[in-house]
Amino acid sequence: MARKLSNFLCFAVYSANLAFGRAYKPILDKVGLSYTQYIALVALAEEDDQTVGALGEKLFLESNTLTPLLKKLETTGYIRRQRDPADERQVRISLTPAGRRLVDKDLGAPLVGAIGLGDEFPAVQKTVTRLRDNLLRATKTGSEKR
Amino acid sequence: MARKLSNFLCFAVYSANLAFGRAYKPILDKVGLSYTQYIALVALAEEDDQTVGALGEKLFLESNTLTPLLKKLETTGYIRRQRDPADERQVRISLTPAGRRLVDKDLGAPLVGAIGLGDEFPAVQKTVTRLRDNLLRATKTGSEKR
DNA sequence: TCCGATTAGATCGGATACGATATAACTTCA
DNA sequence: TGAAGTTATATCGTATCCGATCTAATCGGA
Repeated sequence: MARKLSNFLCFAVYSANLAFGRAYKPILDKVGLSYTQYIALVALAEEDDQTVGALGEKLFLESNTLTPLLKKLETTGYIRRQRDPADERQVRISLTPAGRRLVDKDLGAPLVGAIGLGDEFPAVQKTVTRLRDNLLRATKTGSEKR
Repeated sequence: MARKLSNFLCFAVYSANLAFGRAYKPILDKVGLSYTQYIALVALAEEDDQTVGALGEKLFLESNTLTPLLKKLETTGYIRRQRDPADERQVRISLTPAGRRLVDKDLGAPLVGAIGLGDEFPAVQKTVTRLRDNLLRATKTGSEKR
């Protein structure tokens, strides 16, 4: 007999991610953002004027995902994209005042209660992060380019 | 100053989900499956001959996502889709012998070590599941149809 | 200095997610 | 029984992800 789906940690994480997206959706719809776009804004608020590559390292994404997403954020008016004059290959991303204001609103705050973890919250956050880093490290080794 | 990205539980879950997908990718590429397709197969192995709707409840997905995915799994030869004669609206999904064999291989087993949680594994799995259920419940109330 | 190698983004095609809507099959009840 | 309502699945458009590839800019060494 095969293992049960409910015993798969990967499924727990997969479905929890779906759940987060759905919980954020009604909040983000009001400001015209998708879930991923919001996460990118938070990363930009933490450090402004980043290159696409640096932002991608923080988000674990690459230009194939980020470029279209950032273009939409630029159209929406939350960020600016400009080529770095010192190295024209790079594109630097900065928050507009509107983008900064939006992140400062801390739109996710109302969800903390819904998550319902209480004191465990920081511990869970740390553990899931550790799990992610372990997985990424294990995936990376064995497929190195350099 | 805005909160740091690293303190967002939603980002931990989001990026851990990406990490799982990448860790599974080299394994699943060998058998011609995507990550989501594999998860669907595991759900089917747990209970065969389910309707699309029942499978969707387990996976927290609906027909708009499942129908195309299941059609691909059928083409690949891991499942069969057939209208229920008793109620032609329903489509019942069953594993083919090849699909059953594939799930029985427990392809995710080699990753348990890479996850690196040791004894914590079951506790983390439970906590993330609880967090998901809390979020879904909170999202659902306030947008009920009936 | 100049040409090959490297680097940063961008583009493209395939596979999810998801809201909105369509369609066909069942149910209900006047 | 037959029209209205409901249900199960399918289709469509938009937004991620990701591998593969392209292009333009920079770097490095003979």
